[in-house]
Amino acid sequence: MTDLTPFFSRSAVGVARDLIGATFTVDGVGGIITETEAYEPDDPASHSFKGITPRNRAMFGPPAHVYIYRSYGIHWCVNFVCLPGSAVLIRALQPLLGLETMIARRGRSEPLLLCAGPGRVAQALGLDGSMDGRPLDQPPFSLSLADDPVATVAGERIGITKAVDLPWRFGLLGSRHISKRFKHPRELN
DNA sequence: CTTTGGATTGTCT
DNA sequence: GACAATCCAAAGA
Repeated sequence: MTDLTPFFSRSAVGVARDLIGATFTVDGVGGIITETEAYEPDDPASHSFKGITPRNRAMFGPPAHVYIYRSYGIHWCVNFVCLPGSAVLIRALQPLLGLETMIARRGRSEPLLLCAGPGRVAQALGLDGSMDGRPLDQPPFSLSLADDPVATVAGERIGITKAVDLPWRFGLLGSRHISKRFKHPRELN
């Protein structure tokens, strides 16, 4: 794996777009990133908006590390940290490696639901708060960026109540391995 | 296929 | 005390 720090040392919007098509695994379990969302420091929807707190401190740490938080008291969600206060939420994968492990962890086998949604991604990959703040370019993580250009779409972010109009959600064009269909997909590239 | 409501708890005001 | 970057089952169309 190459040094990921340069790739992540920029605003989250560009990183979120460029992560589509990359392959992400944890202990060899994972797949192709099909959906992401960007969160920026001056973004009212971002956990970092009101400054550093015990929960979000990883978002202000070095780039190319993970920020993992608990959602709705039940689920875990995984982000990749970019410049301080910015991060990319990993919202969905196309399962590729370690399918049996993912099925066992999820307790369900429907291929299209294994990793379609941020909570499902964390559950399938076995991630929780104990991994918060750890470096992405070291085991158990592996991240390989796409070799070739990837057809990508953008749209509004999901599940937030602030800054709802920003088109900072990105997806793999035509993929069904996403959490929800893009209402008005805007094609990029 | 789409919509709705409940679960559940850490975090911040 | 209110709310949350969600998921799931159940009910409706």
